[in-house]
Amino acid sequence: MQTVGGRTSVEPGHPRRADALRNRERLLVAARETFAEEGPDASLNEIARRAGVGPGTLYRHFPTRRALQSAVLADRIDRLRERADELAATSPAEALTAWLHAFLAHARSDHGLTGSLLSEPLEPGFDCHEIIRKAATLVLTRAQQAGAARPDVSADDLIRLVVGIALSAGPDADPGQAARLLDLVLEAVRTSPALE
Amino acid sequence: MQTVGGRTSVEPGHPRRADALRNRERLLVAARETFAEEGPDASLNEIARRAGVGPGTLYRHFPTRRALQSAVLADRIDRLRERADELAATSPAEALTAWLHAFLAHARSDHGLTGSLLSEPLEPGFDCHEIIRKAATLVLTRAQQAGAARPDVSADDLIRLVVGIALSAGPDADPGQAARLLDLVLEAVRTSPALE
DNA sequence: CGATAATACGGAGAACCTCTCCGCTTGGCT
DNA sequence: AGCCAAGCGGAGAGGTTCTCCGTATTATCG
Repeated sequence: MQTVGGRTSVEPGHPRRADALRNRERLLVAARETFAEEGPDASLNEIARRAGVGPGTLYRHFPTRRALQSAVLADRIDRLRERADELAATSPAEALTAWLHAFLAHARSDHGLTGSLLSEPLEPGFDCHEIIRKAATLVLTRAQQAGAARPDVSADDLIRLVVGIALSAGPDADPGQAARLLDLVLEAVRTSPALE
Repeated sequence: MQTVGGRTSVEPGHPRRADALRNRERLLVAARETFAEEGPDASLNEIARRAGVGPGTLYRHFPTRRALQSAVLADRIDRLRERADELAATSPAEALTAWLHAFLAHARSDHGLTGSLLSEPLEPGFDCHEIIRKAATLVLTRAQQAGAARPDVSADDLIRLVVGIALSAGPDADPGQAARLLDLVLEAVRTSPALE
């Protein structure tokens, strides 16, 4: 635990005044609720209204929609990182399977928030991209070292595949199908590429 | 060739007046261009303007954005159906691979139009869903009968996987990665599920 | 070849959304 | 207490979706 969120430390660039910090938090709460209810295209006006602040305040804290989405996602995704740590206790192969299923469940549950962020280039500098990539890398490299995953697959590949499944089989679709598709993919990931 | 688009036949439900038909065609042309340039979220106003008609006319012909997208996609997708027919001359395994790669290229090229339609439930009644499913089924069942594809995979599964890859590795991303991911998936599709 | 009725057009306009700008308030510091 | 930078909020410009209804056009029939 390193207090990633930074509740105690004073990051540079973050608001210094108490009200600014409070508003930031309110906005995040409102955004989390609203995105959950109405999907990633929810009205930013509405979010500001729910948070009890003006639109200007929202845009000062989060200049773009994606910045807000990313911030909302950041702490949800932090749980996936923790899960990756926990799974280090199990066998590499099981850990890989379990974590990817957890990731899939997450990606499917948030109305495409994860997808709408990750479908665009996995640019560095975005908190949540970094977190996910780190977690995926952790689980994957362990599996690769144990020979439970082919070495020519990257963490990015895995993320893309899972996000793709989550996106194409949206939250309304059959959850069983999504899980089945992931299992199919996992089979390929386990297969050695040498066996042509 | 069965004149699927129905240029000659008079479908019920389609406009009877000459100007209506002409406007419908103009709208489709304008929509095709505009979606290609600006993606699936392009302004419908702009499309109407380009077509030289009022917004009301656009909405009468295509009540929703998706209806317009679906209509635009329909004839593009018809080419994929033709491709499936052509590939019937090659080996079942090759046909499967080649067609899925063609589908992937298509899905990646149209600025997410295919994705934005297919990511939502593959509801019947939508022209383009039907067409794609038919083409995929054609290629897949032949491969399955030849033992070149596991029997527990459905055409829907394949469509979802390809669309997912196209969505998560957007048109800006590395094309090589998308192809590689598809190859990975294809490996799993070829593998017999009995070999647990 | 008109006349008539059904059909389709078009654009004004209501409601909404994103995003900016700037006068005013408030919190932190001395 | 008093100053002043940091932060707030909401009016408003510009764009979008979608509707409604008076007007124009087309097919059809006498």
